[in-house]
Amino acid sequence: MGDNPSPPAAGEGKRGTEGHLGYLLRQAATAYRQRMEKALADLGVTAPQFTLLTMLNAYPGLSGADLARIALVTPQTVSVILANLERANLIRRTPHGRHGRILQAALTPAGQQLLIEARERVHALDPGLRAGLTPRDEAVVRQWLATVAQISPDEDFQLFSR
Amino acid sequence: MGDNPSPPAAGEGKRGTEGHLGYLLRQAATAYRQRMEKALADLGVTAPQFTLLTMLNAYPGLSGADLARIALVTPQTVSVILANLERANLIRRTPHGRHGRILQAALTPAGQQLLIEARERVHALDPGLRAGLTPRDEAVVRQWLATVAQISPDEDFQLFSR
DNA sequence: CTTATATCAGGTACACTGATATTC
DNA sequence: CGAATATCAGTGAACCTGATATAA
Repeated sequence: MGDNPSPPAAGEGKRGTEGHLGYLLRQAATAYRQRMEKALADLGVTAPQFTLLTMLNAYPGLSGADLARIALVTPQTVSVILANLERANLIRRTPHGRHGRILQAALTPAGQQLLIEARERVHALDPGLRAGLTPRDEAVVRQWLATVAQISPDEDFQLFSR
Repeated sequence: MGDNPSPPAAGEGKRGTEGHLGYLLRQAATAYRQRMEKALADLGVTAPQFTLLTMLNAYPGLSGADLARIALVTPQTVSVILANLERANLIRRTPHGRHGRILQAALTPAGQQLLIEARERVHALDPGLRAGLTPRDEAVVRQWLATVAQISPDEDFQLFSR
């Protein structure tokens, strides 16, 4: 090892509560995402795919552009993920009759079945997410996360560029 | 659009505080990461690269394996990122004399200079990270993030498999 | 013409598994 | 031999910018 003045370790002593807030957010999200990917791995579904499946289950008939807006990614990215999901027979896309080239996506029975199993596994991670969190504290955390997520990714730019 | 029963919008009405806690964490981290990538884009450095640079600045001489452990990624991934950083002349790696094939990484002057600028931009995002957060609430959030990050990614598995 | 949608093309960083060489 | 380190090879999902075709 690189014999250092107290190099930090993943799950050891120093809690790391003093670090940069954004850094802590990144670390927490990375750790949670990895636990999630691990839990979903043998179902053959990734975290982003699970996210889209969940959204489509809640709001069937959303278009790719719709999904891109609420998932905070580009339409191209959604297009790729949807293509993968369709290839795996988890969703179906049908033209929107009246409106242009809009493709409305919805879960197939196989997709619904898989979502049930996937959600079970993801929910099994919940206790670790509430470890030592009082209801009042949970409300604080929820409010903070929602606020951070709410800010538009390019809020600073859309006033100037374009 | 997919004319739906109240499809959610990115920055609209419903605050989204009721959703799944993990989902909120993902959304918040994604939004913050995108703001961060955007702020760092023209410096030619990515968020993971910035993370490693920050770690190396705090603990010069760490090896790739060290970094992998504290950054919660595989040694292979670290190897790729370090290779990119070295190619950009931001870090230098030197063999550890006494110990085996260990390569100790450290920032070059160019790397230190870039880290200063990068940190400035990232710190400029801080106010949005503390929006309406009392010192007490911030402590709650910090504690929660640290706890979530602390849990080993495969804690559930290492008892059974292998 | 303008806007929105979907997709193709190209590119890259990241992350994984698996295998290998090296060194203690 | 075993354990740790570093890296090569291959793969893949995800993400981006830019350009294009279509339709309201």
